[in-house]
Amino acid sequence: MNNEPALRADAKKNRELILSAAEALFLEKGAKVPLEEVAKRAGVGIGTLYRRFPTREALLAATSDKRFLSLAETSRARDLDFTPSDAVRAYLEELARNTIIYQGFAASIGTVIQCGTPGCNAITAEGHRLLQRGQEAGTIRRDITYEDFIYVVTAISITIENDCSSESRIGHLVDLFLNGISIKVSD
Amino acid sequence: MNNEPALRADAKKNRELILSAAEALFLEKGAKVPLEEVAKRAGVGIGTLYRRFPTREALLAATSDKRFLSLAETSRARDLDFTPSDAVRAYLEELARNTIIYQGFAASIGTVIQCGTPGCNAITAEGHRLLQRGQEAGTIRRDITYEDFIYVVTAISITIENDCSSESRIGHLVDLFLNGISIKVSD
DNA sequence: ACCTGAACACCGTTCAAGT
DNA sequence: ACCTGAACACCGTTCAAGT
Repeated sequence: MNNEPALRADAKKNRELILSAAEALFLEKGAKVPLEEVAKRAGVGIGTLYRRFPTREALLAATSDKRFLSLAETSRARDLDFTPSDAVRAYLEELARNTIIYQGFAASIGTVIQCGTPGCNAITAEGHRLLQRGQEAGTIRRDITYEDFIYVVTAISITIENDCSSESRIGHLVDLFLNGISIKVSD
Repeated sequence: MNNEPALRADAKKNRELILSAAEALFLEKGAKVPLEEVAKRAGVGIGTLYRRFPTREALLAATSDKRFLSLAETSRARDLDFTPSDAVRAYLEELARNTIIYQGFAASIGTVIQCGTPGCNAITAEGHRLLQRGQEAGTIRRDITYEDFIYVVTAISITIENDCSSESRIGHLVDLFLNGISIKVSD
């Protein structure tokens, strides 16, 4: 699984410094904060940052990893008392909520989530699991894909960012995705 | 209505040159092409471009204006043989199709469409009209807003951009928005 | 193996000078 | 009134030199 050679002590420490600085600055100034500023706050050279995190997405994935892991775990635990549909609803809402914590994060959540970190993998696996569960239960259409989930989270998060509308709209937008805008007709 | 003083002849000509160059370059290289490159191809100074189009969005709105106008007109003409729902479907599909003509346009379509050009105004008015028509016909939920339309077009367009998936997915994604991912239950 | 930061590239935007 | 483009600001990314 983990076949990267262990980092040297100083490198490991620098990695942690970069992560703390990035997390703080993403929260303060959004996901597009200059990477130079991150390096400066971490007290390392910009080259060191690039060595550990070759892309901004990799850095975003790393600072989000714990949240993603816990989201996936929480979701798995919901099977007991949630219907498949409600579990999907909760998963989408929480993923959207996790996306809007950094201003400007929304546009790249789709890329970030494919970064291969433990948290990203866990979230992806959980999404596939929920989708399959819903389809087997007969409450989710067969032509829905996991990508549809991600697009919808992207759309919702971008919406909230642009509007500066409160988090309260998340529920409404997830509901749109689940139930559609049309009035249901019995047939 | 149009209370801007008429442009001097040379200014008017430069405006046209900038528009043609921008349109061509947006198509070739996407909506994020350097504005300096646009100015160069138009044969004007970069300052002239900024004087006419203070933001990239204003330039995008201007190059899209004719398309937006004709989209709004076509949509209005559909009332005769389309149900309110199908008219919304066609409107959303066409707006999405118009958005993906420039790579990287999707993220800003929401801003661009508020630019106040004739085409932008026409499209906005038409969207509101369709929404109201659908709600009065009882086939569109009352809690849907025009903003929901725009978000969905944004989401769909970003999806297509990221995937390089063919235009054929537009229909599927519009359908998701209209009907939701859930299997309908008669109640 | 790792770190540093100067150096380079690129783009956006303004504004003084000129017509 | 309008045009020009040099100048400035800002950021991303690389890589030679150093530990």
